[in-house]
Amino acid sequence: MASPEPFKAPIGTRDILPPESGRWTRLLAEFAQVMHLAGYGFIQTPMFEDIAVFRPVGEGTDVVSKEMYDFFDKGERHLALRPEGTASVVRAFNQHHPNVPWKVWYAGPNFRYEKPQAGRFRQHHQLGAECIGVSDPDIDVELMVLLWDFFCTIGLSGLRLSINSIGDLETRHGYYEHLRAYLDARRDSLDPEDRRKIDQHPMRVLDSKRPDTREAIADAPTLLDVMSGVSRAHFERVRNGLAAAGVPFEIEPRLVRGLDYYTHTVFEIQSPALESAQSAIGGGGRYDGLAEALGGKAAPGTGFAAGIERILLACDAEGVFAEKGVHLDAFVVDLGDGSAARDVSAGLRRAGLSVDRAFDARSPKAQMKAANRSGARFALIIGEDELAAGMVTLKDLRSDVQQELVPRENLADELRKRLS
RNA sequence: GUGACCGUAGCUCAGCCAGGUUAGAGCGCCAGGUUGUGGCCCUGGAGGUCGGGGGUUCAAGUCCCCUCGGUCACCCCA
Repeated sequence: MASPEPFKAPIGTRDILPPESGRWTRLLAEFAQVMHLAGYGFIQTPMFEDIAVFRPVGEGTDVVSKEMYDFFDKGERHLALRPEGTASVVRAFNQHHPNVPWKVWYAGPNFRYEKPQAGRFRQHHQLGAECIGVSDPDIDVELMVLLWDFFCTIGLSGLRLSINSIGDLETRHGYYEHLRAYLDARRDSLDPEDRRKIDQHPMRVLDSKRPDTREAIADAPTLLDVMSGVSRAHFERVRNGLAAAGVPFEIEPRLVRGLDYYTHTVFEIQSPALESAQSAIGGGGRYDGLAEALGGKAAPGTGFAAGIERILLACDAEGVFAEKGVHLDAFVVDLGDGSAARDVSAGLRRAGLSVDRAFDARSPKAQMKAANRSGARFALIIGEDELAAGMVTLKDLRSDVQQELVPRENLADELRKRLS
């Protein structure tokens, strides 16, 4: 043994193997289709960035302050594995100056140094989409509808869409003073952890799940009460749009979200089917100040991200989007030295059929077992007799139909005939 | 980072609480029954440093400590 202990995947990461991985590729394909129909192009950004790219996510947020995987490279550059997708996309927007509206979708891993638990990993994967350069509230609606429809496409139901508006910066500053005064007056009854948030980001106190805090702030003023006319109109247009699309939603005045760059619309989709504490399978919002915060020209933006692991967990809980067995058209059983299997499988693949075969000249019985296990529709048996006659024995593995001899040269056509 | 529970074959687990001959089962895998035929059945086989290290003991999978890993919860988030 080369090493006394076999290596394991690092804590909080996991291997996604077949057949489970088949769901991932199907999920990605479905998502790509949904986004394609709405004019979004695929974008891939690096998995690591200059750490400063993620600063606007929020110095006071856990994602930035304690969960970042950061490191110095050999050139002393301070880099970080991306903890979320939006900042990178906006950085790319600033760098390349594409025409607006710039509509892109992405899929890939994010990294957060957290303690793993149900639906939470150190490397997790998200699907997401962003539209940069559009202030129109209709784009907020478009994105929410797309995400909602995507979830419906894969079979999820009973989801809950919560929306809120956290207003523009002016509105929020005014509200912060108001809210701080309210919270200060109740400081003593708040949980110590929450007390610390009052100065940094008072709205996040509203989001607290701690019982003490919840009780103390039951009648806290909401931002919706003091919102500016512009914000109010934006939010109203969003609500009307969702209603027109037939997407059910609820207004959740306490919904804040953990990232600092949001303005106006924020939303979250939860799956009540998930028993675990992490029921949010997707979320997003508008981030009108982010491009500028990253050193670019001011540009409005909206987007969402959804966690693949959690989506799949929700699918399991609802019993939808199940794993599919591998599909093969045929499996070649070669009773000789394997040359026939080699040549026939290569030929059929070139003809567009999915074909596998056995190796190592195993016994007929073993090869038939392998054929059965492969999930192939037909076994193609080639022994001495077939070889001499230029034929192939074709056996339907999914029914008890009598096996038959077909000419080797017409094999692809004969198979296709029986597969259709 | 804090807390709780759990690590025995590829997988799911029994054995631990009352330490004591070669550590078991089901499924999976391999081979044979069927000298060229899968799925059902029968028979046999391979596969385990009982997560790792230390301690107690004549003796540790079993008791104690540490450590690593897993699971779940808090915080926070997808």
